[in-house]
Order: sequence, then C-alpha cells, then structure tokens
Amino acid sequence: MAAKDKKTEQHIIDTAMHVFFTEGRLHATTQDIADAAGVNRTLIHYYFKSRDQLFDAVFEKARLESIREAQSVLGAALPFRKKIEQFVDVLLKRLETYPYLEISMTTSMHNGQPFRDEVPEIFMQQFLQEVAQEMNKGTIQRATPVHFIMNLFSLVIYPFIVKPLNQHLFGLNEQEYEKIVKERKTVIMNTLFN
Amino acid sequence: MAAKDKKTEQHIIDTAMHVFFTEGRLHATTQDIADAAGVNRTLIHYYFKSRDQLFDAVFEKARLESIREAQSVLGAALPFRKKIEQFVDVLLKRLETYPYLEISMTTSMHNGQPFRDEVPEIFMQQFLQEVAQEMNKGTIQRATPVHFIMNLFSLVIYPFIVKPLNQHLFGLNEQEYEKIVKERKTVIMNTLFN
Amino acid sequence: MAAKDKKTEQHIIDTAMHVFFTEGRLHATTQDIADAAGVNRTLIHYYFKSRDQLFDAVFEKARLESIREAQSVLGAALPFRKKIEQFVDVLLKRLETYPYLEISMTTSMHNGQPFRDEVPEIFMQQFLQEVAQEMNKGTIQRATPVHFIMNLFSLVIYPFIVKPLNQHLFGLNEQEYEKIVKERKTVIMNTLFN
Amino acid sequence: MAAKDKKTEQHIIDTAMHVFFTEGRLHATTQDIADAAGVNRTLIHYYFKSRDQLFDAVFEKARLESIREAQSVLGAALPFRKKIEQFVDVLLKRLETYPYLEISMTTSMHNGQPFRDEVPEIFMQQFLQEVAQEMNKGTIQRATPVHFIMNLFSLVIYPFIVKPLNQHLFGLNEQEYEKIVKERKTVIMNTLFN
DNA sequence: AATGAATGAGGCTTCATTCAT
DNA sequence: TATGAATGAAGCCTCATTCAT
Repeated sequence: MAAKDKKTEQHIIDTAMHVFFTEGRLHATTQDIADAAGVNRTLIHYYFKSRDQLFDAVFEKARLESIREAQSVLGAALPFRKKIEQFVDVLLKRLETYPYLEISMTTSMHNGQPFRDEVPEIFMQQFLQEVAQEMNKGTIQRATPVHFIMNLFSLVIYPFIVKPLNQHLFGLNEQEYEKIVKERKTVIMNTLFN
Repeated sequence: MAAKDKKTEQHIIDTAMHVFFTEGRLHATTQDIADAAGVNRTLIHYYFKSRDQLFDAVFEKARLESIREAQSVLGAALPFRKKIEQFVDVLLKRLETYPYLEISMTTSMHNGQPFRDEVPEIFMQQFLQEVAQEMNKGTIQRATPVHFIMNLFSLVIYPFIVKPLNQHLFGLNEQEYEKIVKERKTVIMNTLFN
Repeated sequence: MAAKDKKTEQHIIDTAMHVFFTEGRLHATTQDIADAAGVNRTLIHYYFKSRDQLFDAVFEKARLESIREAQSVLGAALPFRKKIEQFVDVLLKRLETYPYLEISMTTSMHNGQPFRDEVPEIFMQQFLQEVAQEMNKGTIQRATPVHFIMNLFSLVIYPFIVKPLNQHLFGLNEQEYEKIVKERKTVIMNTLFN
Repeated sequence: MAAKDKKTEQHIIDTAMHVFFTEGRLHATTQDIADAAGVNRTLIHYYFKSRDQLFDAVFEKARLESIREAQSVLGAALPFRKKIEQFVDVLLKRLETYPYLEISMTTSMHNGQPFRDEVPEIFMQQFLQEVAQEMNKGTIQRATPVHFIMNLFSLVIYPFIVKPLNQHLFGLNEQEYEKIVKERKTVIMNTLFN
C-alpha cells in the first residue's frame, strides 16, 4: 500500500532496514517485514528468492551507504579536527536513524554472514597516515594509529548500542538520556583531542 | 555425561553461558545447549520449565557476577585512578572469557527480556559522586558524570564486540589484533585521564 | 524465442512433450516448461488456462499420434506376422523418441487424468478377431485374444520403462544395454510366434 | 490410532508403503501419509528427519523384501520350470498387494533416487547361467540370457502397471480384467517355455 | 532424575494462478 | 500477444513444549 512512488523491491529493502536497524528486530520474520511493508509475504521471495538474500541485499545497502558517508567526510580536504568533528556528526546522525545498525552487522557476522569487499584499503591507509601525523603534532594521544579510530567508534557508537541498559543503570528516562546524547559530541571531541 | 561433580542444573547454566557468551550463539536452540551439555533436551524443560526461564537464569547469573566484580573493585578503598585501572583489568579479563556477554545482554533486551533488580542504586550514586569529585580536582574531563562511565565502558567493551569487523577493517590477523588489545589498557587510561 | 515458424502454442506443446516423455520429468513445473520453451511462464496460462489443460493438450496429442500410428500399421492389408513385425518397429521407434511416454500416461491416470474417447472400438474388435484367427491357425499361442496384445505391449514397452533398473540389475553399461535393445525385436517375434 | 502393537516408526513405513505402492499415490504429501497412519505430521520428521529420508526408508524396505523373496525362490534347489512357476506366483502375489511398486521405483529413479547395493551379483550370475543351460537344453528360446529375464518380468509386471489403460483399451470391467489376470500365469508359462 | 514419544505453532519456500498493462 | 507484479494455497521443516513412563 504504502509506496507506489518507489519501486516495490526498493520499498521492501527500505522497510527491512527500518525493521532491522531502527527497531532493532534483527530476527523479524519475512511475514513481519511483509506486514511492515504492506505487501504479500510471497512477494519477498519473488524479489529476493530467499530470506537470506533479502538479508544480503539489506546489509549490502547499509554497508555501501556507510562507506559512502565515511568517504565523503574523511576524504574531504579539511583540517583534521574539523574532519573528525564532521565525522562524529555523520555517525551520530546515522545512529539516530539506525541505532541498531552496527550491532546488527556485528551480530550477523557471528552467524556466518561473510564480509564483502569492504572499505577501499587505500582509503583506510591514507586516513591512518593522517592520524599518525596528528600524533606527531601532539594534537592527539600518541599510540598505534588504529587506537584512535577504535576510540572514536567506541565513544560514538557504544552508548547507542547499550542505550536501554544504560538508561536502567543510571536511572535515566527517555528525556534525560536524550540530554546526555546531545552532550556526547563535545565530550567525545574533548576526549579524543588533547 | 560431562558433569557429575556439579549439579546438573548448574552444569546446564554454565554450558549455556559458554554457548551464549563465549561462542556468541545467542540464538542457540535448546537442542544445541542440550548437546553441548551432553544431556537430553527435555531435561532443560524439566529444570527450567521453559527456554525463557533458562535464559533468565543465565542472564541473572551473569548479571550477579558482573555486579559482584564491579562492587569488589569500585567499592574498595583505593585511590580513584588505581580503582579505575583495576576495573579496566576486571572488565578486560571478563571479556576474554565472555566476549559476547555485553552484546548478548543488550540484544536480548530488545527482544523483551525484562530487567531485573539491577545494580543497587546507592552504589551507583556513590560512584558517580566520586567521579564528580575527580572532575572537580581536574584529573578527568569535566562533564556530566555519567559520561565518564560511558566512556569507560565504551572504550573497553566496544573493540571486543566488533572484533571481526575491526580485523577486517584494519586488515589485522589474529596475532596483530591480539597485540592491539594488549595495548588497550594503557591507551584507555591515557584517554580517560588528563 | 526458439520458434516463430510454428505457432507458439504448438511450440509449447512440443516442448512439454519433450520434457515429459523424452526427459521423463513428468512433474516439471510450468516454469520448467516455460524455460525449456524459452517463453514467459504466464504465457502458458494465457494459452492453456491452467497447468492441467496443458497436460490434457499434451496427452491428447500423444494419444492421437499413437492411435494414428497403430491404425496405419494394424489396419493395413498385410499378412499377420508382417503386420506385427511392423508394429513392433513402430513401437520401438516411438519409444526411442519418447521413452517415458507409456509410463507417463499410466502414471498420470492414477492421478485422476480422465480417459478421452479412445481407440475406435470397432478397430480394436477387428484386430482381436484377426488375433483369434491366428490362434486357430496355430501360428500363435492359443488363449483369450487379449493376452496376445498384452504380451506384445509388455515385451516391447516394459524393458524401456525399467531401463535404469535393468542396467543396474544386470550390470550393463549404456552400450551393452543398447546392444540388448537391438536384439529385442527378434526375441519378441520369436516369443510371440510359435 | 491404528497401531500400538507395532512400533510407530514401522507403522509409518508400512502406511507409506500402502499409500505409495498399493494406492499408487507416489506424490502423497507427508500430511497425507500422517493422516493415513493416524499420527501427527511432525512425527514423520521426528522419526525420519525429512520427507526424502522417509522415502529412502520405504524404498529400502521394499527393495529388501523383493530381493529376499526372489532369492528364496530362485535360490532353491528346484527344477528350472518349477522354479520359474513359483517365481511368477511370488511376483503376481506381490503385485496384488503392491501393484504400483515397480512403477514407483522406476519413476523415482528418474528423479535422482540413487540405487543402493542391489541384488548380490553372484546370485544374478548364477541364475543367468542356469538360464543359459536351459537354452542349451532347448526348453526355452535361445538368446542372450538376459532376454529371458526381461521377458519374464515384462510379461508379469506390465499388465499390472497399465491395468486402467488396458481396461479401457479392451473395454473390460473389473470382473473381466480379474478373469484375464487369473489366466496370465498359464499364458506366461506357455509363452516363456517352448 | 531422566528420557523417548508426540504435538502445536510458526517459519521458509514453491507453485499455479490472476491482475494490470 | 506477451509479460512483470502480485497473491493464495499448500508443502516441508524446526522448535519449544508436553506426556507418559
């Protein structure tokens, strides 16, 4: 019902992304997704042959989007700190749309989901060099460069992953947690940079 | 078969913890767990009534262990930095045994797993106050105190969660990743403290 | 694609006959047949309304061809033995093209496939009389006439039906079985006639 | 319901044999068989893991029974003609119980059902030698020995396979066909022996 | 305490068929 | 005449759970 302006196949993928990555229902059935998309369950098989192949299509799209976003920021000609700041923005924005994306991809990997040709290696190498330069300049903590990236991702993503757990742990309601999230960007930048 | 020195019930729980948190097979069936424990599948229902209640027992045990460990360190009469250092040690050690523990607890929460009576509130309040004092002293970044704890957990746990993803991203083999992990503690302490 | 010189409808029937009676895939789906014919699956429904009606059309064509062939030989003005010899030839030739034809028709009858108006009764009556006369002459075994025809069909058709089973039973490879088949005609004639 | 005196697993196999080989419903679903056996459909999976493996079990049992029966007669110390006579009896009796047995096994072979280790080769070789001796004695038609066996099976089995087709072809009602079948043994013996 | 047998619920998939163009 | 999209029916299979011993 919902969508005739976009092609049905794409509509199903988008719905699945929402179910998986926004609602976090990684184990939604094909019926669940069909219901959410307002289509007949069989249609999913018509387009994707099997549940697994729908998964593949969804993860592939998510992966490509992530890479594209990362490259558009990290590949730009900007000062390092500015670049990281924008990247944190991009990540946070994405996490607001798809809070369960990272955890889903990680979880699904345990279940045999194979890796696809990932971030262009050269791209990663270049960025690691840029990080190394900053360490030499003394603007960030000196260490094996991968640690900086690990720290970055950890600080941004993890609190989203464990949101319900944290809310409970710290006794924060939805509103209060929202406030904390809003502060994260500044905290993260201060944590990453000397 | 495997265990007659410990009660069968406890043996099943331990096996389930291994399957869930060490192997990361959160969706293992009762048959899987029964196989791993070397017992008949229906025995699980005999002891735990239902799959969900086995889950509850397992998560409850994990939760209690986590709290006990946390309290034994954070509740001790030690200088703040020393305390955090020991806590990072405890967390890292636990993650080596149960790398999928945190992610499992988080994931299962999405699926309606309810929270149990969690960390004694007073305990958390006391620790947050301690953090606030340190912020005032200037030894750590000044912010809403929960951020410090969020940072701490994020920096320690996340790299374990996304290990396979990271290995791929940075092109690290098992040995190289191991080396990075060994460096984490120092990096984390330097990141958390000014 | 394959056929524009013959009507598409006829092309589909011919393809189906090949799939059913030459390849022996009596349970081929409409998709299988469409693929083999190089046409869209729904086209089969366009022409034949339903899978069953395609079946009907195919079996009807096979039946008519069989009857026509039988009549052209058995209705000819030839000495009895000559007539039977030619009929065996005709049957063997047909079985080489459509080895699974007889078994398919038989099998499909079990599944409720109704009979159509069959061999003209008079024609069969005449032939049975001819057989009776030969029995009186003593050239063939004396018995209820239908036995002669049963024997004839059995001896010719059955070895084709159970070819794979026989190959295995007697340990014959393709070439060796071919040799046996070539000997069949003489053996059959000797078996049928005194 | 039907059976508590025999083990359920065996009861399911027997029911399946009846459905397949007596009723000729080779494409019966697991539900059909479960209904016929008076058991829950899932129980079939409990015992046989999959529909295919039920098939395997059924065909294996049929195959073993056939071999055992054949050996008990053909391996006996009897005059050749007497032996064949008894074998025809055995085959006819079996066909009355399982008229669709042979055709089912043949049909299923087309669909990839693999052969199992079949009739002991030595046994077949011995019987072929016996046939060759009879040919030398002149009691049966002289030819490659396998033809005699082919003829034997053809003459006995085929009329059962095409019973409905034959009834129609010759215009025989159930009673009349029954009468013809009763005559078959004598006709077959006369046909096979000089 | 333990287990083989049995069952209901629910999931994935295939297929023939219909609809709209 | 031909085809892509969509759907309902029905099949197979897995799983948690219950029953009877």
